[in-house]
Amino acid sequence: MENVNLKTIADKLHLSTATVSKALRDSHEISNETKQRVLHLASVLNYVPNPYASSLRKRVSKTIAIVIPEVDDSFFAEAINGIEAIVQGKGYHVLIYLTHESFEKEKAIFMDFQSGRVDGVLLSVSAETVSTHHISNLQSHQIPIVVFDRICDEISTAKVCTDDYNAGYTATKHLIDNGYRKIAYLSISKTLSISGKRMKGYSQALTDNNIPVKEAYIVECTLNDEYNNAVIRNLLQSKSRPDAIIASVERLTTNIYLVCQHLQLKIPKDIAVISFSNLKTAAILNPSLTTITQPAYEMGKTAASLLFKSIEKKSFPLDTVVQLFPSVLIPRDSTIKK
Amino acid sequence: MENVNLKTIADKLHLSTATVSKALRDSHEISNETKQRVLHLASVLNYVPNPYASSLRKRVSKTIAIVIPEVDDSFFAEAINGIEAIVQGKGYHVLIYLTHESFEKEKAIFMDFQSGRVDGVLLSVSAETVSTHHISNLQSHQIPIVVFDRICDEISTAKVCTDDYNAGYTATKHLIDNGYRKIAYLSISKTLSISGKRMKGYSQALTDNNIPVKEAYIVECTLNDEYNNAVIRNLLQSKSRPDAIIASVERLTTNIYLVCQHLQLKIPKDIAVISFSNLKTAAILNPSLTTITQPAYEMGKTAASLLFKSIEKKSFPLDTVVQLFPSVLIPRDSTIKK
DNA sequence: TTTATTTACTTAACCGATTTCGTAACAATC
DNA sequence: GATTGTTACGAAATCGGTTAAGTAAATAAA
Repeated sequence: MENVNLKTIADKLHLSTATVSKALRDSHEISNETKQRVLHLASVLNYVPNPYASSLRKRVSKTIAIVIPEVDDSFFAEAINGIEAIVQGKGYHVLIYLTHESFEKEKAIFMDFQSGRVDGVLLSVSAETVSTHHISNLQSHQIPIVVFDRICDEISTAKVCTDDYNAGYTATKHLIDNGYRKIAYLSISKTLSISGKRMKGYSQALTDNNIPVKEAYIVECTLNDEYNNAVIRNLLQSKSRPDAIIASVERLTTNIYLVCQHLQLKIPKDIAVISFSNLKTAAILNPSLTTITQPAYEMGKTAASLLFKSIEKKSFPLDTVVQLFPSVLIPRDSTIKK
Repeated sequence: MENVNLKTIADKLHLSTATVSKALRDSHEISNETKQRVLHLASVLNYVPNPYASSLRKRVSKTIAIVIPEVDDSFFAEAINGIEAIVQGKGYHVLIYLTHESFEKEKAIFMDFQSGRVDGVLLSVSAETVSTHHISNLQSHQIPIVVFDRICDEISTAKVCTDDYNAGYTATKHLIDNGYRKIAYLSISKTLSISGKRMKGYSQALTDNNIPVKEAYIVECTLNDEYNNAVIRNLLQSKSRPDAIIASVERLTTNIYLVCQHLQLKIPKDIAVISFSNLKTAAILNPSLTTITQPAYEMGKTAASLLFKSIEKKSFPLDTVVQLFPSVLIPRDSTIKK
C-alpha cells in the first residue's frame, strides 16, 4: 500500500494541499461542502498525517519523554501508569529512556533533547547524578521539565515527591518504637538528595532518641546484585550486627530476605526489615514486609499534569511548584516482634 | 538560547548547508579541513540535528514502538530492559504504548503507526485482541512487526515466545505429581493464543492422568482487582473447592494469596499455587511461590534484534522466524506439601 | 595541448504539512 | 456605478535537514 498524504487527497479532489490541510483542521476559510468531501475521502483512504512533517513545521512534537533509572521497580512502573493516563488523554506520545543509574547516559539523553525531539521531560534522576547542568541547559532551550521522586534541589522547576525526610524519620521511629536500636540504613547514592533527606530523617530520629549514628550502619548499595548481596552479608555478619535494616529502595528487599534466610537470621526476631517499596507482594512476603509506600500512580499523574500545564501555557511558572505527597508507613510483620 | 541549526553553522563558516550536512556525515565529497572546521564549530555551538527534519527527508524515524498491555508486571519490565539494551546500541528511540488489555486502544495505536512515526513495532497483544487486521494492515505499509510473549498465530511475522503448551503441561504435571487432582486454571483471556495454548497443555496433562477437565475450574480473570478477588473467592468457597491453582499471569498471585489468607486456607496444604511469573520476590513469599518463569530479558533482546534485522535489511524474512524460549518451572513451597 | 577525471564545493529540489499572503468571484454598502 | 467586504480557495514560503545534479578549479591522462 502506497502512502497517502495531503497531496493524494488534494489531487483526487482537484484542490490544493493548502485547502485540504485547512479542511482537515476545520478552518473557517473552507466551505462546509469542501470540508465534507475532504473528510470523507480522508477516511476512505485511511489518511494519517505525517507527524514529522507537522512537527517540523509547527515546532511541536506532541511527544514527551520519561527519563528514569529503571523500569523493573513498582514505583516507576506505577508512576508510568499515572503518566500514561494523562498523556493518553492529551493525545501525546511517550518516549521512554532508562539511565540504569548512569549519569553519563542521563547527560547524553538530555543533550539529544536539545533537538526538539520532545515538548517536555519527566525526570527522575539517576543515583550517579552529581551536577544539574544538563538539566538547566535543556531548560534554556525552553523545554519544560518536571522532576519526580528522585529530585534535585538545585534545579529550579516543578518537583513532585514525597517528604523524604519525614519518611526516613518515620521509618526509623517505627523501628525504635518497636524495640530496635541498632538500625542500619541501605542507601543507593551518596549524592542523591532524596537519599540524603531520607538519611537525615534517619539520623535525626536516632539522635532524638539518644542513639548514636554509626558510620558502619550506613551502607551504600548499587545496581549490582552480587555486590549488594555481599555488602548485606558483611553487614549481617559483622561483630556488631544491626538488629534492623531500612532499605531505601525496593529492589534490595529480596536480597535482604535471602541473605537472612541464608544466615538463618529470623525476621523480625533477629533483624527487622523495612523498605521503601511499592511492591504488591509486600503483604504476602515471609514475613510480610513493613513498607514506606509512595502514591506512585498519583505522583505520575501529577507530574504529567504539571508538565502539560507548562506545555500548554508557556508562562505557567513551573519553578515555584513543589508537590509533596505523603508516603505512608504500612506496618507489617517484618518489624513487629510477636 | 536560540536554536542552532545547519544554517547557523553554514553562515558562520561561509559554506552552504549542503556542505555542512555532508561534512557532519563525513562525506567523501568534503575536504578534511572543512570537515574539521565544521565539526569543531558544531561542537562549540552544541549543535544537535533536528530529528524530525531528517526523519521527514529520509523517511526513517530511528524510533521503534513497544506496545504492551501493561508495564507493572515483571515479565514486561524485564523484557523492556532487554529491548532497551539492543535499541540503545543502535541509537534508536523507544516509544511506549500501554493498551491496558484494550483491543480498541491497540487498534488506534496501530492506525497511528501508518503515519511513519516508527520504523518498527514490538508487540505483545492485549487480552481482548480478537482480530489481526490492524496488524496486517500496518505490515502492508512496510513496517516490520515482531510479536513477543503474547503472540497471535494468524499474523505472519517473527514470533518470540515460550512453549506455552509445554509450560501449561509442565505446571499441571508438577501439581499432579505432587498429589493434587482438583486443579483450577486462572486465565486472562478466552481468545489469546498464549492463554489457549497454556490451557491446552493444562487439559492434556489432566487427560493424560485420567483427571476430567472441569469447566468450573477454568476461570477467566480481568484487569480489575475487585473482580478477580471475587472470582477467586467464589472459586475457593465453592462446594467442590480446587486443591490447586494455576495462575496464568503474575498479577493474580497476590490476589490468590490474600484470598487464601482471608479464607484461612493454608498453602500448600489446603491449596497449591503455581504462577506464570517473573517476580523477584517469588522466593521470599509466604510460602515461597512455585513459578513458571520466562527468560524475559533474553526474549526482549531477541525480539528487538529480530526487529532490527528487518529494519536494517528490508528483505530479511521475518515471517519464517519463530523463536521458542524454554520456560522453567522453579519448584518452591507453594506446591509441595511437607 | 587537449580532454578526461577528480576534488570540493553550491544550487535547488525534496520530504509533507502548515500558514501567510494574495486573489477571483460575488454580495453589500454608499 | 464605485467601493468595500466576504467567501473560498490557491500559490508559495516555511520548518531543517538530505541529496541529486551541476559547476568551477585543479590535476591527470591522452
